[in-house]
Amino acid sequence: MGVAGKVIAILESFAHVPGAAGSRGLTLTEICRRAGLPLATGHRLVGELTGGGLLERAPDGTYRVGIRLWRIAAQTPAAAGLRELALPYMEDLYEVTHENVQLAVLREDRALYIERLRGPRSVPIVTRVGAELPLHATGVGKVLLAFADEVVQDKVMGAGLAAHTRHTIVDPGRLRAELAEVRRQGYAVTREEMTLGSCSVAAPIRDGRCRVVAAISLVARNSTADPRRLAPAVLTAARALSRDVTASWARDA
Amino acid sequence: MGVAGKVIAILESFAHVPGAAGSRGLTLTEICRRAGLPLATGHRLVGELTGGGLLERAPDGTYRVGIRLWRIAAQTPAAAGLRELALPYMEDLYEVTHENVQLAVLREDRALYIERLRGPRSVPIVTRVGAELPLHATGVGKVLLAFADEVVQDKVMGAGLAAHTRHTIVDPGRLRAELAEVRRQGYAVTREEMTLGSCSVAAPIRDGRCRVVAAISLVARNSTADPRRLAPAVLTAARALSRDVTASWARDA
DNA sequence: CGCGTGCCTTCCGTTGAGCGGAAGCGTGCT
DNA sequence: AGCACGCTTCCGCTCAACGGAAGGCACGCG
Repeated sequence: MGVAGKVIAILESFAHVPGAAGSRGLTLTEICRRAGLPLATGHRLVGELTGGGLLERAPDGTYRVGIRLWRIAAQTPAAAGLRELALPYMEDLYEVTHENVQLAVLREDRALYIERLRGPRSVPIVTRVGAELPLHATGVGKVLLAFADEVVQDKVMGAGLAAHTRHTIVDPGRLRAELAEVRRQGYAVTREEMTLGSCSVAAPIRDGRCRVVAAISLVARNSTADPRRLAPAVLTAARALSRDVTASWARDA
Repeated sequence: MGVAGKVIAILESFAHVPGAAGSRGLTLTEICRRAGLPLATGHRLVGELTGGGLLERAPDGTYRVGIRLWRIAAQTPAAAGLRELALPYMEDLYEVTHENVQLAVLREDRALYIERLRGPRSVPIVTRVGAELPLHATGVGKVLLAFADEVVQDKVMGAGLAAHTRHTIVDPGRLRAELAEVRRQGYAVTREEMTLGSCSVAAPIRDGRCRVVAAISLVARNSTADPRRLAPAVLTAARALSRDVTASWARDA
């Protein structure tokens, strides 16, 4: 493994930092443990990355991702482009419902969240921008999975369906039936399958060739919300956004 | 310059990619030009970064920032933490006004935009998330500059005030008077100083020690909006967010 | 106080990873 | 065909990278 690979490993060590928006940094020892590097090597490279601004060191000695890396990454077309298109529609949904609004894309066998809007009174949810959650237990995940090709579906079923709550669907047969229902009715519903107390409704975002490229969802309090009442709003926003995606990506091609 | 430094230079070459949300990638030749690297060296390292997922190569052969880098950077506390806190307040402002809502922080002598909400009917604005704009010509910039220490102020004045439109304040004396007015009234106004057709109102976000740590603004159509009517809403959101910032950062300390 | 633990920080002889000029390839244009 | 552009590959040379070991610092405990 060369230096570039080691730099990548170091940066990747920050990809899964627990805590509210990564507010807790990582010690040099922890970075090296995660990246699989000897301490002296890690110290050397982390020092360079810090000197270059990609990492920053807090007063408590821990390292965090630096603002310069964030600036670079803000130019990611994969995230920023779709986010840019989706934001007004998400704002509409938020304004109408005041529930959490989320946007996710399929990445390998996980749902990658690329945007999230929430208000002060919204039900607390576990997702953070940049987080990846299981496909089988989340609204957006079910949508992405339902319209994914069979390789992905087989992979998810074959890997075992982890129970996140007692309501999580863990039987592959039952999940397949659920996915068929998603395809039939055009949206997905989850009820406390990912987080107790939360339910969600999600709908697919399509491109000009009707491929599902993302999913948008509302996440609400299970005790007060009726997913079926939220579905029309989600579907409406999804359709409008799909038209925008189609137009925008046709312009880009 | 070692490998890590070269990797940093390569990543930095993506920091200023023109076009809507960086949708246009960079050729290997352009990357090497920007990073100051020989083609073969650049090719080698870009290949590794692409193999590691930090960069991605589009079908047209150009390179873009990859989703994995975006995921890592989404954990940046500098951006994500404040953004997370500010988002509900920005949503409130958007909901009330349906104008562009922006959040920026002072970075050296520029305003760095860390979040932006806009709707379909909002006036088109030039800022992108991750972009840096001049302090003297933007609402958030004036706020950040008004409350910055004198070193920053002197630096900005000394560097010359570029005219972005015919309304831009380019006279240091006049800008200093304007900044004094910002401090006196607690918010800043711009009228077509950055972009013809747009005006903005911005207010400071403060931490528990009353230091200004960010600025929040509305950007509206100059022909239809009255900045002074927008000011109370911006100030109200800024005050509420400041309280939240104070509480959250005290909890973190 | 001494000791142990955790988390660094520094050092430096060795060597193989990194280097990049040059040659070659592919594409598009005139 | 020739040219320009943007790569892509090759390979002998060399110095940047390596990382175990030693040492430093802060903290907690007996």
